[in-house]
Amino acid sequence: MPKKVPHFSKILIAWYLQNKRDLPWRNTTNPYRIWLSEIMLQQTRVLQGLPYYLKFVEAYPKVEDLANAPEDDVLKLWQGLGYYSRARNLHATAKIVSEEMNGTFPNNYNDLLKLKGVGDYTASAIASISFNQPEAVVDGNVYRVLSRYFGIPTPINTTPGQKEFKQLAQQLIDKKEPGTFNQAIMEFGARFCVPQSPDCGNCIFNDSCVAFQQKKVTELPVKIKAKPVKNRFFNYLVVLSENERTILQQRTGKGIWQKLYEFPLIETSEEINISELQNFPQFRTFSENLNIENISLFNEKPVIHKLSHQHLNTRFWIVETSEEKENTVPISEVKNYAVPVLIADFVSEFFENY
DNA sequence: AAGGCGGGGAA
DNA sequence: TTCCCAGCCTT
Repeated sequence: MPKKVPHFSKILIAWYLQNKRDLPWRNTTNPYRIWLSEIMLQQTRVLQGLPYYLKFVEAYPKVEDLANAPEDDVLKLWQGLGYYSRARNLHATAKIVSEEMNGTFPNNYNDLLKLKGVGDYTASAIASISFNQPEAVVDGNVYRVLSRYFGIPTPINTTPGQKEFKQLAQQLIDKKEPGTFNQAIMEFGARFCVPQSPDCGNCIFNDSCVAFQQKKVTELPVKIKAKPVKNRFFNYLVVLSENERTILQQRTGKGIWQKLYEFPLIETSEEINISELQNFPQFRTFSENLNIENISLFNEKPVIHKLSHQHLNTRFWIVETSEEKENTVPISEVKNYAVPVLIADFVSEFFENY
């Protein structure tokens, strides 16, 4: 512990009570709703997650409602929020809580941690906010606030860093109102001690903040740099049959977008032309029981869909067919499937008249 | 310990 | 462009 700061939590909470945003999950301690909000906000900004939270609470007011929903419905409602394993784990955990725990969430850190999709942060958040347990959360905001305030240069995305900051947060937490303390330090990081150009001149802590005193605010927190992103090349085969049907497939196995739907996909190592496309074994399989009348390229210039760890250089090939194949879906129903944003954007542009 | 996993907002 | 967001899981 770098220094004794007996008033840290008092000052922080006082700031929070004056400056906190009025968010729907702050008007409840219901563990189902707290859990739902915390899962949604993992690696996700409040303003991005908020509309999804409202949709989910309306569609599934109780954990039993979520548990009884088809997985496809849950994924469809989650569409656009990203990190879809969160939605799959959310649904699986709802079933466990509903069917094996009598609809009652665990009321302590250790048992919460056993739930799918619930890690150290989320278990601490639920334990403190719903059950008043003194469990400190450490999210991206907490790393930033503590590394600056105490001038700690330990890289935050390493095991020693995680341990050090967790221990420090645990020492600082207000044991009388742990939930309020946790939300206060996160809100302070999100709204005041921001990553770029924080307003240190007007900060409530600028007389004791080590980073400010030593002019190291821009250097903290320290984070090991991520590896460069990989380029991938996607060729989607958009079937357009005479009677306005197309083909959708569900993604299985590992990798991105598990259990979401997309058009038949041929991934290549580089950009290809139409004759190269037709020579791929996957294309031959695809076209076996299909009566293809014409193939055209929708976008000459690839759409570059950017994920945090890969760039998807994507071209859509329009495959007009005169016969109906099995496993086709009416184009008018495509909008009912959970699809990646990359597909949703294409669909809304190309199928807007269907 | 390292890598994979989305999408979007802000500077 | 780059950074990073109320992180977690698998290998």
